Amino acid sequence: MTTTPTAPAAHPAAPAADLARPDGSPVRVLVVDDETPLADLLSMALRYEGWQVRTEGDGASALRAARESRPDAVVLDVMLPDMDGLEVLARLRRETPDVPVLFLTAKDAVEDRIAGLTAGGDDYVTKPFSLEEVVARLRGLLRRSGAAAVRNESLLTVGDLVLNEDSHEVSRGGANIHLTATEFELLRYLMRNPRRVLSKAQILDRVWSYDFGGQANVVELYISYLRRKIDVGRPPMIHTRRGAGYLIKPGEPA
Amino acid sequence: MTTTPTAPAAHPAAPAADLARPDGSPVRVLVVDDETPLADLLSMALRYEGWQVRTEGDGASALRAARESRPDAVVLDVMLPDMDGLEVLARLRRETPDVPVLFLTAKDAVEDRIAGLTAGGDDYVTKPFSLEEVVARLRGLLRRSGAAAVRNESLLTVGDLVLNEDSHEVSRGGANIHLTATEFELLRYLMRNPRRVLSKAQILDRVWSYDFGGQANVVELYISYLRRKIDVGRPPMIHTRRGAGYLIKPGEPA
DNA sequence: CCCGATTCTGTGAATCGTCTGAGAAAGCGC
DNA sequence: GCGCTTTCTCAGACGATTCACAGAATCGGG
Repeated sequence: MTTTPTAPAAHPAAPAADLARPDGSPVRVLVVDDETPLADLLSMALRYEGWQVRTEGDGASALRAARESRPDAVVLDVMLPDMDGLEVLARLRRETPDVPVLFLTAKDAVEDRIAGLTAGGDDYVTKPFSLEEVVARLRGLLRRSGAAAVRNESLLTVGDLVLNEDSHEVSRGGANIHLTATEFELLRYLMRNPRRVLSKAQILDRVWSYDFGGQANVVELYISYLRRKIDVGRPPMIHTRRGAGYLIKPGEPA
Repeated sequence: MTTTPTAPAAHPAAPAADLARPDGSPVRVLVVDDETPLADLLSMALRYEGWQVRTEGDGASALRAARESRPDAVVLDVMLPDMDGLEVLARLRRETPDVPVLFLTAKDAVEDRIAGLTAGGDDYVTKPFSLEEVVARLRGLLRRSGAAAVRNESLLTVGDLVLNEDSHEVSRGGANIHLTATEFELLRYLMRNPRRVLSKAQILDRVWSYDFGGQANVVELYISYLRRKIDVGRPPMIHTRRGAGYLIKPGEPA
């Protein structure tokens, strides 16, 4: 279906190509979802990471695609028109035993039986998700699968600010800082794009779920929260670019 | 609702490659089960441990596979379409005399027969099992068989908390702590992934049986039990990451 | 230096996630 | 078979989190 070659970079966040295959070629991701708009949204976000994305809309095509293109990771909607997630997974495993899978599932489906889905090294996110979350999870899977090179410890560092994606811990200058889930995702997004202005719209699109319908100034609000927690009484790292957005960079030691 | 394993978060167990063959090559496991979904589930979990897995669906193929690939351990369903467990075992022993075997058996299977099967140092688990349990038993077999090099003495340690996988003993700061079976498995899973956030869904998938159909808040409940036993009146080691999951790490000495 | 536009932040309310007690049911040892 | 243990459901309580709203503060262009 929507096959595409690499198409890294656009304007927003610059995807550090910190994950690549051992031979240096781009990571290949297969997205399987029958909701076209969603699949497009996803593939755009993943391409932006510098990954090569291919999307399919049903289980049968997905399996064919997996056989052909040998992806490094698969993003799989558990609700497909032709077969259910478990079946696709089982068959996928027969094709490509070690490929890590990120499942997309409705929030209330979780109860019934994601069982076994995450048994291996896999993971899942519930709809509606934020792109940040999907990308983060996918990076986690890729990192751990070893399909992709690089073992960066999942630590994000900007100046003396450190964010650990595994333990969800954040510290500045050694001092631990407690963040709520939303604050954490916002900071992670900023830190993945240091010294780069991110508009409120971009932030909203990335950090909040794709179906968020609220006021745009939640972003301002959360920036405010973050500043209180990480910039209080020190050289500030979060900066406002009036009319443009926000950016994070190491605080100049006054 | 109180049950949502929301924000699945982080990653599954870290596959410590702490078991390897003397030459450093990966451990090879043969899984023999005719229920394909179950075999897939198992192989996924075992691969995630860093082991090399091959699956077969009947006794004849299993024997052929054993002859060819000389596995370091075998996971064997005692109910196979073509021959029964005893027969497969006997013939297996003729091929590869020393390979340890982990039997999978229905709960109500006749006790004494199993007893006969496991006479030689083998082990078994009853269906439905939890992945943690299978992995743990298999590790035990591998360690004892000496096929794989031993590293860690089967002691898990996080701070002053020590868990002995062989004796099932747990102590904190030297004081012994009694845990029930479920509490033990949960703690073991946490301790095998220190400083890493594990979502309720992941925990459910790993620690509870694959056919568990209950409420996701059993996880909360058992976390609560564990805390009473290991975190009472000391720097807590089990931490909640709201909206993400739980993690264990050494308690800061206040 | 003034003014409108933009950003910041306090308040408060609704919602969400987690913890825990009580007790039913199932399991186990003797 | 009987009592004790363990597992698990249910539901209430509580605290944390998210977010809207609105007024205050700040900025930058003229």
